[in-house]
Amino acid sequence: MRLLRGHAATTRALNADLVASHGLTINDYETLLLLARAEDGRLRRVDLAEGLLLTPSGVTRLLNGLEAAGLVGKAECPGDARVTYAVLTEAGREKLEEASPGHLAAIRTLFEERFSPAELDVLAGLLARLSEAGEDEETCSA
Amino acid sequence: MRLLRGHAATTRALNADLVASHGLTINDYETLLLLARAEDGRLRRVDLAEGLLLTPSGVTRLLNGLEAAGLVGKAECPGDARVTYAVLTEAGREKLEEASPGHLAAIRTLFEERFSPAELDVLAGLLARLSEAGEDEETCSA
DNA sequence: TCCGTATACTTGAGTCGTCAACCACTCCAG
DNA sequence: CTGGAGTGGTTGACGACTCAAGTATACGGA
Repeated sequence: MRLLRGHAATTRALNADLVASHGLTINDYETLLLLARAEDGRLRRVDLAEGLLLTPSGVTRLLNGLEAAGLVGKAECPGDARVTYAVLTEAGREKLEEASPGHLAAIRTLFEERFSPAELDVLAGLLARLSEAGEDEETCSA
Repeated sequence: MRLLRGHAATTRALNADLVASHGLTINDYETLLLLARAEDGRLRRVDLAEGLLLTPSGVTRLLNGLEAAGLVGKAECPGDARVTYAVLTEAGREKLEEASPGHLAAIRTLFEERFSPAELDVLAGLLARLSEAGEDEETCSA
């Protein structure tokens, strides 16, 4: 799968940027983003796992870090004692806003420098299909 | 970078297949493949690193495993005492031939099931650009 | 009502890969 | 011929995940 390997370097570059400038992993960032977009800034671990394409245990570990940093907190679910919500703290929201411009700019240099808008559309469309359920795989938004 | 995330699941699936059926990682497989294609079935660690998009230390560790399994061996370079070639052993070549059909079939189900040949061409073309030197990055064949 | 299964989450162990530091060798300028 | 600078490779410490197993809660049916 030579095809997919290019992604590694790209992701690594974006990650390095983010770590250097804000001490956030790509997954950290993406977690904050997902939470910011979610209703009430909170999400169940399971849903986070699906959105991040991680296992539940990966999410637990990721959140440990973000909680230690004060960027997210926990909340219980009134209706279901099994779930612990991850909720974005004010600090978390600020961090996200602080990191976003640079990260988005980095993405732009990496992508819009290489692809025309039309090509980006095509690429997005094609790649989206990769994460579609092939048979019995989990679904997820591209 | 939601865009690139789809790759994770895809790669993971291919890897799991390969591990389950032949005890090879994707990178193991790809290493054997690279060696098989190389002249004399041998490659310097550095070149392997470039081909696999790994760091030199990653390659060292990867080869440790393959050497322990008897699938590759070492050879010295007559002209340069710094380099240690990785050379494909007979067992390695057999392993590769044994694993290829299944792996290729898996790739086909994952890709050709989702994309038409024309789309595959487009996708390959676009993705190849991701690994092109953007500024000062390492070059590498897609 | 109580059991069995499914779901949400955590934990321990292990894998794979990185980075930084290091050694060994090569090669060229002076 | 010698003293860097550059290149090939390995090692130790560590990070980010995964898998398997375990805990706790939820819920539908006999």
